Amino acid sequence: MAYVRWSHYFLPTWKEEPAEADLPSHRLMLRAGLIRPLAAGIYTYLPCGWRALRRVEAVVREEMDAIGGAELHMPVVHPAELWARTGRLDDFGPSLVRFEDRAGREMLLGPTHEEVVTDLARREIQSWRQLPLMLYQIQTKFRDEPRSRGGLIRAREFTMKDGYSFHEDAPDLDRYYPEVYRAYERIFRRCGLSPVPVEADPGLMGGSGSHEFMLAHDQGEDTFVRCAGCGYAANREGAVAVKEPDPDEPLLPQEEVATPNCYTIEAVAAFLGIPTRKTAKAVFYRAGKELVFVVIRGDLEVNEAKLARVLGTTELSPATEEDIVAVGAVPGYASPIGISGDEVVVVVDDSIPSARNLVAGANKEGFHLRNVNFPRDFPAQLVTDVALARDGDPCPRCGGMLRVQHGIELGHIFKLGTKYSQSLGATFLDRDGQARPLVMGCYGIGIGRLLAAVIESHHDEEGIVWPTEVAPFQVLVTVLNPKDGDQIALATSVATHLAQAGLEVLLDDRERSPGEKFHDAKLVGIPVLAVIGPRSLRTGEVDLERRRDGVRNPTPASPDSIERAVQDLLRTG
RNA sequence: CGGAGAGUAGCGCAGGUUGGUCAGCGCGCAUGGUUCGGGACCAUGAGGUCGGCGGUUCAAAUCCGCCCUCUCCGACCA
Repeated sequence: MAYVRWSHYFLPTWKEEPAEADLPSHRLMLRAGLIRPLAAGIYTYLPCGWRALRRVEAVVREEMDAIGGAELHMPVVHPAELWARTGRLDDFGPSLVRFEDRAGREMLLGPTHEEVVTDLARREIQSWRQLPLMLYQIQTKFRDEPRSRGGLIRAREFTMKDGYSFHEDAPDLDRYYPEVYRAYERIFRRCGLSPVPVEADPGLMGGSGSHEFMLAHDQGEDTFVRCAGCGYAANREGAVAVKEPDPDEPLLPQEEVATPNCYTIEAVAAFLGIPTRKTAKAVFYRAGKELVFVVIRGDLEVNEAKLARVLGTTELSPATEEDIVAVGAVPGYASPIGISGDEVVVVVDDSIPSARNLVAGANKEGFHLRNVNFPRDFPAQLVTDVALARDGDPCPRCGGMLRVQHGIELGHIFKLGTKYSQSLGATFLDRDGQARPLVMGCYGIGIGRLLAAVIESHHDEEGIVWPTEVAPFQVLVTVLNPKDGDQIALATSVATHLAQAGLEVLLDDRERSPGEKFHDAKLVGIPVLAVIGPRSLRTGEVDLERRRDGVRNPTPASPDSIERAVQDLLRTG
């Protein structure tokens, strides 16, 4: 293996901060010459960025192979008809890029590959003897996200490792799923990351069990809750929090009270001098044709994901004023008491039944009702938990305190069950000769996002600090004056020797001032820097510097001692 | 899709309100020279349809209209 000469490589660095980047990983990937934007959420990987990406891929491949995965490669372009059969053509909505081929066939750019892999399994898997099976790929996906941001953290075109396992029955999936879980933990640890595994909402993917691996990060695109006490962690969409009931008190008779200009819960509570949790808040949504009237304790917020799930819908949007008026409610003073219409569904959050003598709207401009109680005063079609867990709420497992955190979703694993195999007719014959649908799991990791997350977690003021395992090169050999024949001779012999020892070596032989080369070295973040300058020729020593902590060791300039010292630094750095 | 902001040389920006020596600055780039252990210096030089289209005007980077693109916040998101 040969070393790479920077003067003949393509590693363009930027001295100045790009104006258009906010996240450290995004800024550094641009500055350190790893990526360049082509359009919103669409990036070119430059050679050094591509090398780093391949290092991450190598880790993922090793761990996937270790749990019996077989790598394959599926198409980017899918026939829309296949997606129509699972119903996801509509479910995915506008983030699915669709087009017609020249024959007028509807096609799309694959945002994920459940349909394609299940179709493959349908054709090829006939017998229980072929199971279990784990197939995976590392491949480009495209999702026309309404909002791409943060560089590779949330791109529209992105590289993903997606794996799919096939099983005879649910118990076999249950047995295998933890193996994938542990493989994921190993992958992230090798990349220098410690994401929190959280219980997740399977969402559009369907299925019964699901975990997301969330890297805690203030600017993360996702939100989850975690209990410091017992380790309970869940995606915010699925998180459950304990709602402490009010002390029991006798139910008082309803009475009307004037509350002029009180259009919000806060205003009503302040006006009447009561805490917000002694009010009932009315929130309206439209779900297709139906109007949904949610009643929830005034201090809580509606969790729209939970609501959509209990309603069994994917189309949930806030209702308009006209919608609200149409069912006999008064915006700002809406009440569950006295509304009407066949197409209204009243959903009562489970915070309401245990609450006593609440203040609710009177469906009359300027008035509220005191002492409203459920179910005494109004009916509901559904009573269930639709509240958003809050920071500081009690943990459902141990009663400790939940913390809300932002995070970057690095991976997501699902027990899909038979959702896709059933809709696509992917069956096999079991030991008794019975046709049964394949039981599936699916497992994703955003590779580009993972790379960005590595940088997000491993950088300092001056640049990237690559963990050795995913560094694009392990050693940077910098020749301070490449025009000096003795320096370049020493440097090339060191670089050659290190490369022959199996290390990936970048030789900075550019004719630049030393300061500039040192700064670029920090920026690009290769774990070990070997400096060869006039001093080396004088003293017979090469300076080895570890990027992580700046520790410098003068090392005798013989190739063997340098290799030993470099290996030492890599092991500890 | 809603809110906010931005598009002037490869990058970072000034100029714009008051239309007219207004095509500018720093970095970078090219050439020559001096430097060479933590973003050196001198000299010379190249590089821009001022995002696009249309309008107002004797005259538009500057004023008006429409459109495009990008960024951030929100909605959304395997």
